[in-house]
Amino acid sequence: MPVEWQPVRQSRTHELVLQSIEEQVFAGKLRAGDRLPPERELAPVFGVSRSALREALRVLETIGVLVAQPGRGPDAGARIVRNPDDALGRLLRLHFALGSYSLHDVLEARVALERSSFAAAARQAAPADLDEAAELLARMTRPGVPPEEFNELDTRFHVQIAHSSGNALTSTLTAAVRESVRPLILRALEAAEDWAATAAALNAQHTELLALVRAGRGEEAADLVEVHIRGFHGTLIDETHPTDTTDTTDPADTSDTSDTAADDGRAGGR
Amino acid sequence: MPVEWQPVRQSRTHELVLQSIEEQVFAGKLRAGDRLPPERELAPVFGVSRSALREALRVLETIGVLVAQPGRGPDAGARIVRNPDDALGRLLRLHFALGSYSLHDVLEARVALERSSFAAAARQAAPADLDEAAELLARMTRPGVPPEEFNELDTRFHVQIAHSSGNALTSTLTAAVRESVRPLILRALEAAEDWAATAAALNAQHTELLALVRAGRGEEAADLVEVHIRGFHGTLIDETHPTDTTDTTDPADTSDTSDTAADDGRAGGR
DNA sequence: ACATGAGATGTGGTCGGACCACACAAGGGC
DNA sequence: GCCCTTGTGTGGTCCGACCACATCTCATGT
Repeated sequence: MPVEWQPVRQSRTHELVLQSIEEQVFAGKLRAGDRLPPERELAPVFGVSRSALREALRVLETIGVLVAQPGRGPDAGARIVRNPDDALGRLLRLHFALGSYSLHDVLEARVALERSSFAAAARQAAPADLDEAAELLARMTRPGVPPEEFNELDTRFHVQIAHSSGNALTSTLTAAVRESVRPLILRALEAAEDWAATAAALNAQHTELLALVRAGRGEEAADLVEVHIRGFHGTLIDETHPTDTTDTTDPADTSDTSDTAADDGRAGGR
Repeated sequence: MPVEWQPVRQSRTHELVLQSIEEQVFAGKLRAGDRLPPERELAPVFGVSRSALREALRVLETIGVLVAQPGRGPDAGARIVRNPDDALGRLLRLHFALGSYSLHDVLEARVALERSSFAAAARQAAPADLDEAAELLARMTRPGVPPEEFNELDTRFHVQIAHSSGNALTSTLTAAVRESVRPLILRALEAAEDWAATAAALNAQHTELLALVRAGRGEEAADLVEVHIRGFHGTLIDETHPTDTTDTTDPADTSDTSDTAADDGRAGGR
């Protein structure tokens, strides 16, 4: 097998700036809460124009490690933050819409993540966090809840359990993965033949899930949440846009993890 | 409890442009492989300056749904692609460095994802994919492999199994999560007392894992990979930078999933 | 002394225009 | 027909200016 060199594609000053800032983060010299110098000062430090610097900052903002506020005062300027949720959500949402993942992929990922979340929650969740989940469940159980609100509360319930497990990463991943199929789920809820019965059935499982978690019966909770997720996803129709066979992963782009994003096996709907 | 309104912070024309493009994606009007008009044409279409448009495009590029190439010809210009791996990897890497997640969080997430991957791979992996994993394993088993190369091959082995399971999402997540702790793992490998013995022990598990997958014994493979991961992570020292207690999640930022990114429970090492 | 308000200041956000490097396309010279 | 030069279009960069907004400063009035 030949070596297959990849074009390196350097240049792009804003990437160099980005790399430089990232190194500061990895080295621990830039930490959450720190403020960056004003753009007009920072640009000449890097020896680049303000535009190039701004594009680097925009990337960091997209990743959720930076926020910027105009104006004056202690809250103004660019600050390092830790807000991965929105970034991750947007990323998965867009890629799901583009057909990078099939609905089946999402189902399996949800099962894996939430099994872990519920088991961990049963082990070590703080009662206060579970109370919050209970309140979401209560609001979800009210008669006449419209699908849209139910969907919102349902999402928050699952994420809340993940959050209560104390694991910020699975919590974030759960939220993002769930978010990426939110429109599909909403449409499925709205299309339910007997909406009240559907909601009641789902809430019965929710109630039992919460009870199992509270009782510390993690294995049973994990099993039930798997049933819960699989049962519901089964009612969804995979409307993933069928992938064209053209290779959309750009060989000229940096793909250091080699070709893990191949396009086989997911010849979606139709 | 008061309602606690969040500042909406609209404006920012490049976000409006971004939103507009995203809608095209969600509506299926922009698909992988499509080319965008040149920046100089597109900017006036949106009624914004080229800089603002470019910042929107930069965001899309960060997410891995767009690549741009200068020059002229059929490959030039901005194209919609599906390349989530790099984006996800960078995101988790940076956030791990910032302490958004603890090492324990990563451990649990890896266990959850890889249990699922190995079980699914045992169920339905294509032999060719497993052959590739076997080749990685062979290269990993060679005597005298330096830690750095071992780390690289180890990562690719795990990701390859995830890939062979046919699930693009868990594969991507596995790669990204693994990537975020790569430096830590590398340092742990280099610090091993008896490097040859360590490598041999890990490879013994790798070999058995692959055998179990090939034999279709998914449950056993899942159990073993959990042991494998937990055993190795146990040797790592969590050097996550201790989180300062200041609230780094910006309340002025869009956080539609409410407060799932709170900062409790992960007062990291030391 | 204190409150108040108008102006100064500094921040990110935007804009328009210009130029650069590069890769291909087109056409002329051999 | 082939090769080389020139033209053209792309993203990438730079510069300078202005805008909106929040704060700070400080003179003014009570």
